Amino acid sequence: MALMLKDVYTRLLERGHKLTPQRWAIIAIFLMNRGRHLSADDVFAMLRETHPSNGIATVYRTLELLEEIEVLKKVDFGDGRARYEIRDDDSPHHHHLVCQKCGKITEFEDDLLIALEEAIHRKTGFQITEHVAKFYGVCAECQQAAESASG
Amino acid sequence: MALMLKDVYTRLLERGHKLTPQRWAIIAIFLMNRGRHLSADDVFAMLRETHPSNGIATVYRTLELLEEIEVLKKVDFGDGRARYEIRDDDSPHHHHLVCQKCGKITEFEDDLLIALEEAIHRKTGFQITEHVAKFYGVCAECQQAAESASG
DNA sequence: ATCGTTGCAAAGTCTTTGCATGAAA
DNA sequence: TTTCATGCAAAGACTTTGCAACGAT
Repeated sequence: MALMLKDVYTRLLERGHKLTPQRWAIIAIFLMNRGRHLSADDVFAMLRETHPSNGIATVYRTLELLEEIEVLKKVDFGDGRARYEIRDDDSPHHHHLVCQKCGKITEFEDDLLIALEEAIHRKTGFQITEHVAKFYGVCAECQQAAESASG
Repeated sequence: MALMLKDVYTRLLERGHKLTPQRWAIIAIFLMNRGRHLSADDVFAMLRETHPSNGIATVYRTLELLEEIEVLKKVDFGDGRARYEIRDDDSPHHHHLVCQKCGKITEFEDDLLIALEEAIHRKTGFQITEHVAKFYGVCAECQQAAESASG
């Protein structure tokens, strides 16, 4: 099931947190931007459009909270800032394809790494909790753009 | 072939760089710590033992330079600081296993991700240049320590 | 003698924190 | 009314940069 506002509300209350307008707004931003990977500053900029008085500290604190209650997942694409995506049961296992030309991030579903996890555990005894796989390169659109530009 | 001081020296001169004592010392630190993943601060601390007057800025600049000439590879384990490892032809393709208890980083050689790269390219058209895979969990030693501690 | 390199300190970026005010429950 | 959340500004962590002095070639 896709994550909805009601679910987030429930999780907040369960753990004794309050649903403030600021949190409401930040959650809404993520729900309206499914599939995107927003940095604190992205969220802050979007938030400012409707809540101009909101501070960046609240954004950071809210992102941390939403990660804690497993609404968001923190991802790191090595660009020096943390990004967040919705933790949605609909797309449980995916890797990220990062286009080095346009910066677009695509998701790719696959379970091949589970086999790899098993191999690692068998060979090394390492007990894996989580894995992260990222692929860097050029997306199909940017390749086409480059081709038509060069002739 | 394992990377040696001579190779680094050659690459430096080829591109018009100088081999200063500071650079020499930093390269030596990496050559003497093959398999480790050192942060700028790690290097700085080790460097201070022999070169107390050396500044951290030089460390950062040298790491950047060594990455440029493909002697080092920058890796990011999500702990808020960049780490560097030797780019050695001897262990070309490996993933990192990060122990969440003791912080130890182990390398694991495997080519399974190349198959995955091909699948991604076939399905999405994405042209992959590089991939990064990291596995987080608990290493065998920490598991044993936990077992013997609890009973 | 040149021209790249160093060390220092200042600045930059992202993120966290202290504290008094404010507001959800 | 209680308790948690907010906004602001200051501080923190890591990294980069400007600049004058320095040193490898």
